[in-house]
Amino acid sequence: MSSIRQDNFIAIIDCNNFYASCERVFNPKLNKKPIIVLSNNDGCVIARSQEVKDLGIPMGIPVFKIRHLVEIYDIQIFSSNFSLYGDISNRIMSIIRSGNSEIEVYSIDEAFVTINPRYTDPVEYATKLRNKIYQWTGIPVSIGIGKTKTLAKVANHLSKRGIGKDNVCLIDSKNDQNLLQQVKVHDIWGVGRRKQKFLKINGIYNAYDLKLANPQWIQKHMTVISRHTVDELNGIKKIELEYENATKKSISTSRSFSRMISDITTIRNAISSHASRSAEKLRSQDSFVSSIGVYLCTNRFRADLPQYRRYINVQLPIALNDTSGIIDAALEGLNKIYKSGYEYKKCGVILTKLIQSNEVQQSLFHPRREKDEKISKSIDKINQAFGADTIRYAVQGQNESWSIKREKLSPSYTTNWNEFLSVET
DNA sequence: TCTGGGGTCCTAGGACCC
DNA sequence: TCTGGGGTCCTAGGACCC
Repeated sequence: MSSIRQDNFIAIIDCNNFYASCERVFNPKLNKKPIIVLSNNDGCVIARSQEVKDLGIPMGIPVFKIRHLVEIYDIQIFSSNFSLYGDISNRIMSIIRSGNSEIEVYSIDEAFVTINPRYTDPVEYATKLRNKIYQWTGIPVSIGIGKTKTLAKVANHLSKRGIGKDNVCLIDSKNDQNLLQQVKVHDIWGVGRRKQKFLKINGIYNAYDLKLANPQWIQKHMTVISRHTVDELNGIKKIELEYENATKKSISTSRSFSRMISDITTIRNAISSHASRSAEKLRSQDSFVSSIGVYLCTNRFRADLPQYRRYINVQLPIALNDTSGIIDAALEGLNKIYKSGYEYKKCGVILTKLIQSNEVQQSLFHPRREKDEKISKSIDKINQAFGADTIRYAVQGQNESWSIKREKLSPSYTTNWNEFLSVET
């Protein structure tokens, strides 16, 4: 069995320009027009349609730096609408899952599958899947296929450059030299800026060079992860698919403020809200937390202002999952790191050392907070039924002067009853 | 004026112990 | 003044991903 599996092909299905494509699905007037989608606070470009990529506008650039291009090319701008993107993503994942049980949802717009051997022609399987996803959702996808996740990712990269056919590209032992030589090391999954630099210094420029590199040498001078990359380029599986419903090992919630904030009262509101949201996420995967991190930082782009950033971990005597206990611990951390006299731009809460509820130990000195746990669960139910933050804690504050700007939001076509498309005749 | 958010994994180095 | 060495455990921070 395992020897058969070792030999199966892996595919990655990757949505093209996903957020921009989602905006187009319900607004066909946007077809062929340049589109960008912005981060929270309408700050940075986090998604671009092909037209925008062709203009050379990079990922992550702050929108104020490209105002002139927006004018000239009539670029359509959207605030990010994650409830819409999440809903379309779920539909696409269901389509993939219906034909293949071994699926890893890798991100909102990507999934790996182990191609079932009953599909004797992987390219044909992938082409049919791609067409089906487009017909059923309107989202175009590209599919890369290889013996390992890394090779599938490389093939996917090539498919977006028009190599292969119909946005499907397969790498196997017959064509890999030719294809890998066309891929720069920086375009390999797991090779970032720093590793790229090291590899180039050592004469390794493309994916084929890296395939031929000595794995022991790579591990000694880089990391074990990089060694796995070399093995995977050679068709040896080192990175397994992670199947559904893996519980998270850390949970974080953070936001930049829409303006600079100095007073601790407002920051306490923000930290309490992040702690509360983190606690909800924690309960939704049935976990408890035993260490709570809090951080606070000034605007690193404002060289003219004094800078300050700090992170602190608060160890809990007993694992918790109730909102009030988690807020209390987060505020305790905040008190230790807050310094007056700075203009703050961002803060956040990170829950680490998570354990599953059935592993929580009883303690004589710190009895479980069963009453608080029950209250939190009741609040979750109410908020799920009537909308987020229907019930919230007083310390989260009333006015959200610190919270985000979303001035270019598209309607929630699929998830909000009030915003369904209506057809006028 | 205006610069995202949420993850995973690895490693160097400190703390501590014998 | 001189001032071991090896092991484990933990954590902050970096690199990378989407």
